[in-house]
Amino acid sequence: MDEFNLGRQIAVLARLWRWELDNRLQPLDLSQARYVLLVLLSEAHGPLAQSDLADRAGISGPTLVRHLDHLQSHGLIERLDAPGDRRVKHVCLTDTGRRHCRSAQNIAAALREELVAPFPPDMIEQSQQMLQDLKESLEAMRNGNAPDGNGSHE
Amino acid sequence: MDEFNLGRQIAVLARLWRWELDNRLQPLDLSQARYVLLVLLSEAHGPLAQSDLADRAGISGPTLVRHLDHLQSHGLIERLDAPGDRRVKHVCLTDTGRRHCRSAQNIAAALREELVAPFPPDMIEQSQQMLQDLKESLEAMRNGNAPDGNGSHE
DNA sequence: ACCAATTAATTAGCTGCCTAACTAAACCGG
DNA sequence: CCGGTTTAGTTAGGCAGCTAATTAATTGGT
Repeated sequence: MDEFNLGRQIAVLARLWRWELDNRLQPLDLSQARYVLLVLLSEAHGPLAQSDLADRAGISGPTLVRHLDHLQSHGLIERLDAPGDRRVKHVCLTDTGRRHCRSAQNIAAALREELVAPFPPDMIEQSQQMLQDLKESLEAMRNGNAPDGNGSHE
Repeated sequence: MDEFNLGRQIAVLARLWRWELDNRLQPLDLSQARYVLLVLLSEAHGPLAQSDLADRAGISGPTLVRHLDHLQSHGLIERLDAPGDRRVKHVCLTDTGRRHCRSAQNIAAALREELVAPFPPDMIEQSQQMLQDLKESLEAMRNGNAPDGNGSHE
């Protein structure tokens, strides 16, 4: 086994997975990136501010804006002025958006099942836990944590 | 745990990892993407054709060309006409390229160690095996394998 | 020997991600 | 109340990946 890899392995896997899902979502005029946003919106019961949505999706504000522009122009979401704070816009699903979201979820779930079927559930769960922990370590690094040496000299 | 995730989890993790490594490689004027190419070249003892290198890196030809242009203009690699086939160009490291590669490998290895330290080695290995298998499933799909239903009616 | 199909590298142009810079609105301290 | 800082959304521009199309060279069939 590539004793050397991991980082690259994850990168390559992410690209392949995205490629396959993008392909399967194409008939719905969706991509993996836009599909995720629909799911997050449908899971949040009620509208979300854009900044909140970007946070949950783990993407930057500008990236979100482009996806929302697309989704809005295709009638899957709406941007509504939030009452009480004229800076924020609330994003919500239209009926079409909700329908497309459900279809896309089925497609994505089918792919996940296909891929994950060969592995015992506890192995999957263990690996997912590790991925989650890795993610949190990297987020900590990004927010300026030097794990070694002198922490916080102000 | 996100019983729903995996695909997204991997995508987010890949982005975070790349971001961190890119940051640490910045002083060397390298990125994760270009660093990988240097490593592959140094591991192949002798020059590689571009198509071969793209294959090993798991990226497309055009993506490779852009990285090579950059590396070449910074004096880290050379493109030499291959003897016997005037279509192919052989890519090889310069001395500077070899030096930068070694430094970058140390940086990448340090990051990997930091991240992987909290986990028992057999758990890491097991997860890597799973990632490898997932990758192979996706590659099989991409090459037209429909794993369910009626296989090969042609 | 020659024309067709393939292969290597490149160019052009798309998506998705990012940071930096900008605008408008809200918050906050004097 | 008024100016400085922060926050939400956007615009501009860069990197990394991709496919499609182009050009040059090789291979192969007749």
